[in-house]
Amino acid sequence: MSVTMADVAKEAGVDKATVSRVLKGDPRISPKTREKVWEVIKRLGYKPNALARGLSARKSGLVYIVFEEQDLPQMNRFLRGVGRILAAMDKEPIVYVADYFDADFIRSRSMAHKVEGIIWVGSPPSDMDVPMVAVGDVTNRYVYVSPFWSDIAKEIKKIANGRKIVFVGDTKANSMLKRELAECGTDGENTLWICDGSLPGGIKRLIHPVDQKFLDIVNSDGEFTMGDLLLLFNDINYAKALGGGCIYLPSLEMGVLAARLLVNMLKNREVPQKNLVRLTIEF
Amino acid sequence: MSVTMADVAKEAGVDKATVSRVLKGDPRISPKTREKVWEVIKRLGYKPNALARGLSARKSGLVYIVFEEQDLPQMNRFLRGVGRILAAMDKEPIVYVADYFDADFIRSRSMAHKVEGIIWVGSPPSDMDVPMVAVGDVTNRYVYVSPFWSDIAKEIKKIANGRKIVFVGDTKANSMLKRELAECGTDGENTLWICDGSLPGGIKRLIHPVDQKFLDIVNSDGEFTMGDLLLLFNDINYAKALGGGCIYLPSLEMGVLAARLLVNMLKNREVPQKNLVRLTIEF
DNA sequence: TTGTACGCGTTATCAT
DNA sequence: ATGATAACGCGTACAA
Repeated sequence: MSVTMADVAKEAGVDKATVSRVLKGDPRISPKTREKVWEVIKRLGYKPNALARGLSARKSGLVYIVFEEQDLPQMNRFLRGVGRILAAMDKEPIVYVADYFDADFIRSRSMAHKVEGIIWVGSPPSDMDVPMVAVGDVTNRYVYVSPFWSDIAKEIKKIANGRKIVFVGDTKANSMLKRELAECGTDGENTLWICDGSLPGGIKRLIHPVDQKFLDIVNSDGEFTMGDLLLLFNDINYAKALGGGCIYLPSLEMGVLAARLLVNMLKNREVPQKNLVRLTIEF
Repeated sequence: MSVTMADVAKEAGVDKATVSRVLKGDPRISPKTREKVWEVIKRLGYKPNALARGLSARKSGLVYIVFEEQDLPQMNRFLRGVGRILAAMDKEPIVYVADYFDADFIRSRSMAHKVEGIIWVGSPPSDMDVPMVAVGDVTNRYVYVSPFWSDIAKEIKKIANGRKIVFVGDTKANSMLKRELAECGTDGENTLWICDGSLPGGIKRLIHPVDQKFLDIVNSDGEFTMGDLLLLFNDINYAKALGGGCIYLPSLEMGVLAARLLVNMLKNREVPQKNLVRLTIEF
């Protein structure tokens, strides 16, 4: 059995309540008592029991991070960002990844665990009543963090300068960019949209057997040539190998931002509902 | 305030203890009472408070998943695997990613949260006294899950058949494979080891301006030609683009295995200390 | 088969 | 400035 507050109190010759106050930094405790209590705490290696604390305070200190996307290559970065903030606030991130849960599962468990808030990467169900930050989608029900697609669309249009565009990304990136490119007047017909999930063979750069020119083949249902603008989503090595550009999602920053927003909501501070992050493009 | 066990008991006209027993499926409860209690539970939407339960049972239901690696592209898959098992066992995965914690941080928090076990992807400190499964490294202090490097090394040797090998992976994969290749008699001098973390420019496939032959340039400190065997770690698209092979780590399976081992340890079952998973190679 | 009563480790509300 | 005591919600030995 580990050291409890009662053990510390007895050893220090004070009441449990006093130990609790010392721990919270209550200013009404005499310096002498405070010092004594801290000494005992350290000597005994006492760690407050988070469960008991949660039960008493009606706060678990737990935050859910839900990943709905099947494949998010930048998950580590996002989690690093989230973790930095949460760790500083003494909150614990509980991570759920798509495919072994549904919305009801999350709802049920989050209630059982008295979760304080949820960061939901994807499209959260609209009837959750815990503090929620949605990441990736634009929604008017929750505070959200989303890439600034229209901004990058304009930049792409400028770079393409009339050339055919070949874009390889996930389902969401493709559809968002498609919409925004149309919005700023780029002909969708002139663009080839490829879902990297549907690329079992990948893109290969081959040399033509007859005229010795480069030929890029895309999974046998599309074809493009060296003159086209090839853009890949979030995969810099692959992009460089193919001589294309990389649209880069600032995942770590998004994690930091999402966690900050949530923490502020938990403190009952006002937070902006719309939060757009800038995408960058790199060749 | 949410519905508690006392609410259910009062509504059903029984004692809290009876509700508790119904919840655990205690066979000594009369079918009639059982039915009545379940009806009320559902009607009121009662969810047991996991904190109170944990406090009473001295079990939090929390498991830490620690990722020490700075960049693990297969993290989603691993977590999916872990999650499948843990969810079925009513355990919650708390995820920590390197760079905002150290071993003491983990130790301290895990004590506070009465964590039941830890899955540590990397090299866990040797003095943790919670049930632990180490993933990736071979260690004799803990139960571990690790890739079967020597196996794949033999396969690579056979495929290379004397050719020069160029291997692009992370620090650990490189060093493990290097050792195993040496073990089975392949000349290390003849292999080029590249860390993908140190590949800001990536690998590009260029055509030589004079003789029109392919030339692959690696980050300006190494060079290889089409005759070499190019192998990439865990990056199938990139590998296909470069015409190389991909050494594939079965991340999801490793997650499942690690979680299974941990769960069995928590049930005080005997588990094997060494657990090797097979790597595959794909062109 | 079911109820009573206490313990789990904190925090919060009164007292003193 | 500090102590005593009552919650917090659940599990469980002990009674009945």
